[in-house]
Amino acid sequence: MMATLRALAEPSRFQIVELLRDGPRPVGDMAQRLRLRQPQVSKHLRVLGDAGLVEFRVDAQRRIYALRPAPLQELEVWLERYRSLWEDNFQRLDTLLEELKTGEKKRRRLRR
Amino acid sequence: MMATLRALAEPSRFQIVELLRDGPRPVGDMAQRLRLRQPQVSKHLRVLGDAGLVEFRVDAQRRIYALRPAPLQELEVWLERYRSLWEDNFQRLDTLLEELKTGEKKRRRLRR
DNA sequence: GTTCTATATTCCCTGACAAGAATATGTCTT
DNA sequence: AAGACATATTCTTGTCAGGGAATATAGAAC
Repeated sequence: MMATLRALAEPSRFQIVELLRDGPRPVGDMAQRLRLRQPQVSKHLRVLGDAGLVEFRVDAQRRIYALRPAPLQELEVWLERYRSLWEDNFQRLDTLLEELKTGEKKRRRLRR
Repeated sequence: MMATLRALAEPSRFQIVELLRDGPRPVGDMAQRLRLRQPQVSKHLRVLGDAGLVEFRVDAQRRIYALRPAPLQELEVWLERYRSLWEDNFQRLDTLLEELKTGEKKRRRLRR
């Protein structure tokens, strides 16, 4: 989780991840698209790999990198624990508006 | 988004955010719980504030910090664009298992 | 007023990290 | 075999961020 955040919190690596969202790519392709030098891309991919965010398959002298969903999934799970921070409020607001419209005053059950 | 990630990608700040998930707290309380020195906590709160992740209200000489949901919400929105990476796969896996079980071989439409 | 409490800010120092350049590794083509 | 191509690694350098200690600010209590 920490490794995931640290890896994503760097602009170039973030861009790489965004690129790979559309599908696997070889290193050179990414370097060209992102206007980065090949060694830097390789180094960033190393970090992303250590964080489990990417994996690659070998194709001759090329390495085709692809996104690994697991860490992003973990991130989402973590975020879900915060969801109530806004979702509950929206729900209460919805409820309130509903009550104002229909004029009903009956008791509501609160979640959690 | 970038600011959010950078802010969260630091262990102490991450811990502060986790603490604030349970509700607003003054600075000293956090410092004590996290075994950090007060100045460092203040500095981290500064960064978190700049990223929009926290806000505070003044209570006498204390400042009560609270989490601001907006940036986390944005993070979730960003993550949703990646959801298909695993959700589709699960769906395909489900489909595959279903086919194996029932022995059906009919054609399936592929998403995207 | 002075003192105590709570928090923020400044300064200095060190460690980490990212870019650049050069080089190494490995595979394909001929 | 040699050379071309794709990628990784090493080394160096400069920058920046975080910790520590001291100090500043501001309000409360006396």
